[in-house]
Amino acid sequence: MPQAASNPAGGVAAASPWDGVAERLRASGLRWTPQRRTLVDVLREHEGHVTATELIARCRERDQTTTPSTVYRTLDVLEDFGLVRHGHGPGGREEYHVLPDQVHGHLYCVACGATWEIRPETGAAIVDALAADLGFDVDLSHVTISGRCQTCRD
Amino acid sequence: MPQAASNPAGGVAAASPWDGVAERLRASGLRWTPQRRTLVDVLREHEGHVTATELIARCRERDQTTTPSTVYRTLDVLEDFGLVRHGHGPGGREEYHVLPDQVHGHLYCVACGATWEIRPETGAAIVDALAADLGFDVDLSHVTISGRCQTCRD
DNA sequence: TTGGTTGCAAACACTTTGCAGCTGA
DNA sequence: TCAGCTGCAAAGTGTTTGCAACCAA
Repeated sequence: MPQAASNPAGGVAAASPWDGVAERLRASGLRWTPQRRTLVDVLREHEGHVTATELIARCRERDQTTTPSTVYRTLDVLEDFGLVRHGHGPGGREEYHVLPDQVHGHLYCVACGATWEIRPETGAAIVDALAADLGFDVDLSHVTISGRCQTCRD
Repeated sequence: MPQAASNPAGGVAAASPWDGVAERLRASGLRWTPQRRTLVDVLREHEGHVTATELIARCRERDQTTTPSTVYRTLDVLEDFGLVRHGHGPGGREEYHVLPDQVHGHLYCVACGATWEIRPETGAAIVDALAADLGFDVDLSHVTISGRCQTCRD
């Protein structure tokens, strides 16, 4: 998986994994369509985690004609390219999120519904703990842990 | 479902959480029916984690007449009594499991599909790590972490 | 031109709900 | 008896698939 080389200095510091998606698709004999552009636009804004259903809704905001099947199929393609990954969200629904430079898991508060990213160091602690437990090699990107956030636990 | 589970004994002993289910149900004005007995029998054998779908299938093995709605409704009741909890399995499906004395999460190997319980000490480490991170109060019983087991990671 | 894509609709799998009749206590 | 329970069937979700038309390269 080739990383994007550099990024316009502007606001975003890290290189976006989305740089050159169109070219990469074409290089594999795939096509760059308006529908895919819409989805990618939505995804790069989210930079976090979204359910497929939510993605469909967001795409529809931009393009009324968006259909679920296209979104699901495009997500499949993007996952093949390592641009998104799907995990299993708190609602038991498929949840997609941008594959960031730093793979991380998520925390979901059952009380207020908010979501946070698990910090790298904390994620590492979890990975270590489970490696020590059963020699398990955790895929942090698939992890969503539920519970209560600091505000809601009171 | 208005009732909350109140444990008359006040303390949880090491005995099977299923002991006296019938009585506890009746004590709350609920009924002990053949259908519920079937489901409880299946559950106490499983002692781990099962999807609702699998439970329905297992119940059907014992009683051809089992219907999904009854199983789901009974699971709701049992959850109110703290006898099972539902989490979110690797397939994105609702997953129920017997509430053991020691609440624990699960590990799921994406390569071989096997599932393990996270040991209490390891679970505690995870809880601690996340408490330190964002003051997050993890509900371990809802956690299923995927990755590769020791055998499959090679 | 041509094969990857799309949109539609129908199929799917799982779960929930309304309701009339049944049954445990 | 009578409130709780069951089975059925139908509705609801969210996701997948078949297929003819469409369009990026």
